Amino acid sequence: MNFMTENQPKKPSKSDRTRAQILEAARLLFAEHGYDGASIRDVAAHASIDPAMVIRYFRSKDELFARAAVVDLQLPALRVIDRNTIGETLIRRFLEIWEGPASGPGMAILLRSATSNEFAAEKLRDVFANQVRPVVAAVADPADAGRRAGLVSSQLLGLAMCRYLLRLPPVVALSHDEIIRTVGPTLQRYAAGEDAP
Amino acid sequence: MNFMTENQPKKPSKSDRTRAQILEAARLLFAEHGYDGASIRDVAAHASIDPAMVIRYFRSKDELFARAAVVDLQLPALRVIDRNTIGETLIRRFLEIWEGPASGPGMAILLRSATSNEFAAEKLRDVFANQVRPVVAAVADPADAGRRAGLVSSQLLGLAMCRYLLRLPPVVALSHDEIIRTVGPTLQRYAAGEDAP
DNA sequence: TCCATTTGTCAACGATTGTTGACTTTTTAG
DNA sequence: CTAAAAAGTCAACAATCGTTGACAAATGGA
Repeated sequence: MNFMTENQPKKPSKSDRTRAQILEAARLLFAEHGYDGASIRDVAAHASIDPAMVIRYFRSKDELFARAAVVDLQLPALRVIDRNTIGETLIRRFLEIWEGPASGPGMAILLRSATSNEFAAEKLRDVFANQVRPVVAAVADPADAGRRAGLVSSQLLGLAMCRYLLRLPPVVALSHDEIIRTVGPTLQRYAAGEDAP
Repeated sequence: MNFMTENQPKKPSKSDRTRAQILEAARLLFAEHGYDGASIRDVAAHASIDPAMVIRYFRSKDELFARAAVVDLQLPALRVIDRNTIGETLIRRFLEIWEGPASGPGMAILLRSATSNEFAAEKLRDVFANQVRPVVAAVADPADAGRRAGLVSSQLLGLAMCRYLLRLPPVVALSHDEIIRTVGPTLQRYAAGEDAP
């Protein structure tokens, strides 16, 4: 009967609110301290609730993390992509995802834990294969779209690492314009450049 | 009196050997599973020794990690660097560091834990400031050497993440030549390109 | 050989972790 | 209003963690 509430979004029945509070606290703490660094007790404290409730609503820490680590990059539809500006398009969307007004901690959650948590790593590879790769495949020979998307991801994940997780001072100091002007051309060449593999 | 052994390297006195065994096991496990993922008991088991000995030789897990997380990139001397081939030089050295015959797990240790361990993050920023930045400063206007070195690091750390930690299949599949041919020019432009900041 | 130092073993400590079950309070429906 | 279901509280469990101290074995110099 709880299953119905998803199909009939009429009742935000009190439990849904605390459920959302837990998930929000979890996303925040997972993004900031990683899977191991954020304990269930920390999440519960941040949601002003008992640790047992976290397990009640989500069955385990793993499942809570799985629910928290949902990422939708909302990359442009394939038909709208211009082959000549794909680099700039990607880096602009990158900045929106990480710093835009509607930005969520989704990518930070994955990236923070991907180095020591196999589930997070697999989820990140999924994002690459199902969200980044198709976009690159729309502007390049699908035969080596994987390679090109891999190079694009290496630059974007590296930039995210340095700017948002590692917080390397000179990379933090970069303005949006600087980033677009320097990294954009790199992505353009990786995604749609004419050099042979 | 134990302090003397470092200045007088005469006696490989039995304890130095187990000390080295512990350190080697620690470097291996820290590189593979990160700071949290590798327990002192795991390290001890890998070194075929009692967990208490690990604490005896190194005073704590933190200190053991600090000893294990020593990185010397051995980048080319500043005088030998050619401004026109700095990109290729850097990417070639990168591949040697990670895959060469004399490659150690140093960078993997730092990168694996830098996202969730502040000490590792600080150590990685040190490597950037004291080893990468000077090299870039040798071929570019020292005024924005930090910015350029930051961009270089973003690409190199991202490549390392994708290829060695995350193991993104298309990035793992790249041959050395492909990497040099595609990433080299990027580094060249970041380190010594003529675009304005 | 004898003794002091080093090297190693063992068991246990306190803390933290994810997780569970019994219980109480609150909400909801008839 | 009343009874059932939901929501929340509390204490405790087993496991793992880093770390410690007491004790045994080995080593090496006199």
